[in-house]
Amino acid sequence: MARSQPDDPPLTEETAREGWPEQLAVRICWYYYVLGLTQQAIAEKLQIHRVRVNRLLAEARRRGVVRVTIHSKLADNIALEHELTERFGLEMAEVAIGDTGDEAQLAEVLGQAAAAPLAQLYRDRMTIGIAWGVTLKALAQATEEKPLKATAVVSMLGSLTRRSSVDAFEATTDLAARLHAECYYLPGPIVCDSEESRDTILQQPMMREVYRKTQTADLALVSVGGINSRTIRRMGFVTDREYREVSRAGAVGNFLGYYLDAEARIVDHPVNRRVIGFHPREFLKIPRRVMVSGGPTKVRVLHALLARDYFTGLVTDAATARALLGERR
Amino acid sequence: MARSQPDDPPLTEETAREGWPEQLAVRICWYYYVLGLTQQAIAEKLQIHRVRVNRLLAEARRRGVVRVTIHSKLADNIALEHELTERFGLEMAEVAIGDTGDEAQLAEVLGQAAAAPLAQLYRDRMTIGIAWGVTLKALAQATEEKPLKATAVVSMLGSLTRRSSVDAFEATTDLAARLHAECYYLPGPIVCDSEESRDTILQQPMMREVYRKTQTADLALVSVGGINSRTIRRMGFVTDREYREVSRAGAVGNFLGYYLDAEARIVDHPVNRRVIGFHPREFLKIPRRVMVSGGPTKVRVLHALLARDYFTGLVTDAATARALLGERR
DNA sequence: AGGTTGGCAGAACATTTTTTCAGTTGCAAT
DNA sequence: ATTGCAACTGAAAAAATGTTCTGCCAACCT
Repeated sequence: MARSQPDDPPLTEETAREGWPEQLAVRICWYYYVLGLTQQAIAEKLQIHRVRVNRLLAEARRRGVVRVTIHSKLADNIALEHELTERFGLEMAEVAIGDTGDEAQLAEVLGQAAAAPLAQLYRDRMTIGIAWGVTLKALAQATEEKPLKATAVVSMLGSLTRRSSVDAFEATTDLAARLHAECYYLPGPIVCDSEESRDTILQQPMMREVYRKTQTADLALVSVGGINSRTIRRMGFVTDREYREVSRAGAVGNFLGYYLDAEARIVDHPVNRRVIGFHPREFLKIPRRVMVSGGPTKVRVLHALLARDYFTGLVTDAATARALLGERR
Repeated sequence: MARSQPDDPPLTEETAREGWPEQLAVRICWYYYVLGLTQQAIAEKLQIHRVRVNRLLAEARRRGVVRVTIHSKLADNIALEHELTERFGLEMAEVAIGDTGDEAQLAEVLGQAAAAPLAQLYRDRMTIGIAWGVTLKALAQATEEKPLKATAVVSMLGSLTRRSSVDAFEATTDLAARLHAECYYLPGPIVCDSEESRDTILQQPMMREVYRKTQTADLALVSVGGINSRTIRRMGFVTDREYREVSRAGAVGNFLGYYLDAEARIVDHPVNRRVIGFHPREFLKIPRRVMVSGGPTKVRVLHALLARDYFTGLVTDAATARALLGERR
């Protein structure tokens, strides 16, 4: 609820150290913060120089005699954001509010939360790579219309469904529409039936073109699947047996179609050689990479990826943020 | 220990009221107070106008989202001073630190505490009326040398001892010396043996001269005796019987030699007609009147006098201040 | 529909705060 | 006693903050 500044000095009675006119300083602080007098007025009242008032105020703050607390449940989130950016070297972190604890709603909440800060990153002549998933779909739908020039939105993964590519690329299509951008898809399944067909498909000129386009992306918007996430399995791309095997091999989640272990390595399993998706190695070359994801099942894989600087931005919920930071609760 | 601002708004979830971008405001507060960014920098980061940042900060403070606390035992004293000035319409109040609870030391502590702030009031060509007592003696001794021109220090009471006037006027003499001022005494006992001799003594030309001088005082420094204070009784001016009588008549303390009741009226008793001292009525004509006193026995009479605007300044200890303000502890 | 009102955004201005810098003073070691 | 160091002071400049005023927009009323 209340959050005090993290850089609280070690006030181990440093406050009581000699040689500092605490009496005077406290009086000044009182007049300044409680009564709201100006430093000028205080200086006159106390018959001292204005600058001295200023310096004693600064010193009082430094020593923690004066403390500012922010009284709002929202303050914790901002604190978490700050810790995330520091800890994982991010440019930007957003901890969504309205985290109901209901994982079904989480994707919606995160998408909404991500929309506004991301909108600031969209620019003319930009290529935006995007993955799919309910979270990114929500993100696209929550994005305000922002007409851009010569901008492209490119899907970084193959299609999810067998039937049609419409649903699967919804996020791509939707975002492209809102940014008045060109839209490109990877016209194949996310996971093929065999390594050979994957290679064949990747050889297609159209495929290569889109893939190349993706490599020049300026911004990537991605999400991640927890190991238990059945989104891919449900679609029948991966059998239960394969799933069990890959789990046993140490997989903790799925990123861009690939099953990764706790060190963010691609698990050595045939299923990972049938993926049509942007390779994580390539992904790292994109200058801005924003992950939008949250929930208990995603924590391990998210942590693995974050620890290896996979992202420059993160949008998540408070519980996940705390888990990522290794906090208790 | 910690003191928060008194004008805390009633934050009965006013904070959660609609139509106010709390999310944004809290974020701004965080950046401003915790990270220490400037309003300008925050505005740029958040892509909003600088003025808006400023206004949201102000609003956050107003609503109590942001609170400032002063973390020091000294802060309470400053708070008490402020309440005293407000409650009793004082120009100045000083609550001394170092209140050990030992009443013997209290006079010393108060005298020391009073010295510095009072020193600011001393001016050239000033006439300073002063009473006596251990407190004012301590005050005089704690006063730094400050050479003034054409200044007079005048005793407002008769002498305390029978033997010599040296001790009794110590405060007067001492203060005069430190201010390089002329020194005047009321050359008679504080309480005479009879009403007639009081009148006789007051008729003395020397007496009248000093008394007149006192009437033109610009500043008066006084103390007060609690009803139990035996300073006067010990000296034998007032008999135990008289003391009991005057107590029964409602006296709660002694001010300028006179026994006063809880309404600050001079108790109707012969002993009060034998006093050689400045009359309270005259006293009120002095523009600046500072009371230096404290201790449980003084509270009632102090309160009576303060309630009738007898003083423009007060120096006391924290316990007495709280008692005067009607606080519990 | 047209006016009215209230609230908010932003520009310009005023004030306050902070920093910088140069000089001073007190203190300690020589 | 002298010299060097360090901390402190206040003046001035620079930066930041706070305020006022104007105009816009939207909601509301007639």
